[in-house]
Amino acid sequence: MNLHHLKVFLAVAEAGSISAGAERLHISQPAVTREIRDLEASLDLRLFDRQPRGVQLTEGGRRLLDYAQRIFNLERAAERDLRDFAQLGQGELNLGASATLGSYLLPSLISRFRTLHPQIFVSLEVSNTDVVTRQLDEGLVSLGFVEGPFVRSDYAHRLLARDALLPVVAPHHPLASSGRLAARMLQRYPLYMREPGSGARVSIEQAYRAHGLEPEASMAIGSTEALKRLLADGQGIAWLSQRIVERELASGELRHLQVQDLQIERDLHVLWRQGASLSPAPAAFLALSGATEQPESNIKIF
Amino acid sequence: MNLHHLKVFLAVAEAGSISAGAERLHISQPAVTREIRDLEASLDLRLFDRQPRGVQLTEGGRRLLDYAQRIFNLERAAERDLRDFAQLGQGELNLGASATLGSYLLPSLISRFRTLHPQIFVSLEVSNTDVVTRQLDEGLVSLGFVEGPFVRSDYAHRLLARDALLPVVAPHHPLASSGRLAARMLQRYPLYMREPGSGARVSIEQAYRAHGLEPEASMAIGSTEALKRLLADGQGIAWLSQRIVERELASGELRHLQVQDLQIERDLHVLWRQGASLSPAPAAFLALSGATEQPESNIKIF
DNA sequence: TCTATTGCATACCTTTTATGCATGGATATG
DNA sequence: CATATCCATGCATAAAAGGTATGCAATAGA
Repeated sequence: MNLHHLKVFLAVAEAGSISAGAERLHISQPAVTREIRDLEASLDLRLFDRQPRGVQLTEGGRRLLDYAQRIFNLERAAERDLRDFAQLGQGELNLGASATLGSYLLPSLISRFRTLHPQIFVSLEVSNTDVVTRQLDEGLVSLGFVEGPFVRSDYAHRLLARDALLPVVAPHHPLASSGRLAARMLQRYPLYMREPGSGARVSIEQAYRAHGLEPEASMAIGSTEALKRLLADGQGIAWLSQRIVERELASGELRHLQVQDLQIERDLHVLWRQGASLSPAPAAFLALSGATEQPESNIKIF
Repeated sequence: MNLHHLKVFLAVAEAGSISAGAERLHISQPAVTREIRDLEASLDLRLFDRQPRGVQLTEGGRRLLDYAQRIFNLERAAERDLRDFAQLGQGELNLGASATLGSYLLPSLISRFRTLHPQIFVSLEVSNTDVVTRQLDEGLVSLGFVEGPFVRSDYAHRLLARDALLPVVAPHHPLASSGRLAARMLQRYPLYMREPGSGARVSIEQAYRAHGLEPEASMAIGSTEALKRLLADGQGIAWLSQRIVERELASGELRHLQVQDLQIERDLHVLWRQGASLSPAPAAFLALSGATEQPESNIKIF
């Protein structure tokens, strides 16, 4: 028995005659006659009684019919399900993002995505670069959005944008009104940074060291919002994403220090598992994100 | 998609590589490569990620695998069933049973059956009510023996017996010698139950709730024997089939609590697929089991 | 670092299977 | 008894499944 035989059998059983079954299958009647004969031979069991006005299922044929119906119902269900999945009618999208991206880029993207594909269940977990890569490794998320350095060879990646980190202080900080500064002046004041594992922290440390400065973190905070609030003590300096502090700078809650000889920029990337093809939902989200094919060129500031 | 593609897909998915799948199918590796490529093209969906040491299912592939397994399980079941039907008396008998029935009723029945029909190959898989009904749906077993509630309209069924669940504890348990008890006293001690999906668990939960008690499972164990051994810690209470604890109660290894206001009984049923007439072997076994025609009357305690 | 091995893909050819067409035989219907 | 209906068979063709040879890439092992 093979399942092609069975499909022919089902058509005949449901149509009530070999010729009607053939018509339903869009093949010739003799072809069907032969398939049925072969099937009966392979099972060593007569499936139909041939009668003048058609054929009639035997007891064994009725048994087989039940199985055939269930098998081809499953086949149809599988096809429908997979087609839905491929065309984003179902499925899920699990995202991991570090703080800046999770708070400032992804919400609007997710909102657009949900408008386009309302059936897809979307989750977003905001953490830091280290955690995001781990989530990727473990398959907990299918796309990771990170703002810091990562092991390029371990992940497929695209550049999303370039983002500047600005040194900011409270308005009553000693340096708040001091025009242009040299980077070494910053060392007189406490440096507030995100926790180890954060992309921002790595970027800041690398930039300081490149200038011969030693970044001495006097605090390590797991949240950018908490960092901003901490600056209110009037002593600390923090390097924060321009996007994140935009509103506070405009309103005067924070001041942007003009440091002449130290600019910190970092690339914002989207990552996924090397060698793993993306499911339809993540692939669609990636396309929506506007990530650029060539990591080095065509930089777009979001 | 056609079901030949799907058969090749299943072999590859289960074997873990295209070449291993080809070997399993006794065809060449390039033939399999092409079948998989064609299947992926027809679904417009990547099913495997090609990796250095083989292939790995994608998310879409995992979805398809589930259907493929069910479809070919059904195919095998159909062939088995028809073969048994065609060669009367020469078939096989595949049984599924939940724990109590599998351990305490079926062994003696099977032994009698084998004496009467030594040429029939008998298999028995012991699991829980949920699994048994799934096995019935997929044609993996022809009769299912369950001890818990099931969807009556989905299966043909007969009542086998009624079974009491007894609350038992270790001999040195605080309640072990305390004569008659109220049900609420039980709540002071941890309740040990089978895993979700087990019929016994459902019965216990229903009975507790009917008495306004909240059954708080402090553990979920997949085996009744393991449950018994756990009781030895002297703290837990478990509701176990009278049949199962008969020997331990007689020997004093376990004690039966006299709970005045809470009795738990459940029906033991044999099920088969609705609308399917049974092959000779299962029919003979059913007759041997002494199952009663009318589910409500003529109850026999085994 | 070089080599052998493993595993997938591609090109090209062969075999098997499915299908079509022509036709014949059986049976019920009017 | 003619006719319509339906299944079976013989022979030819198209489609599919399968095979062999070979290449390429990545890894493991020496």
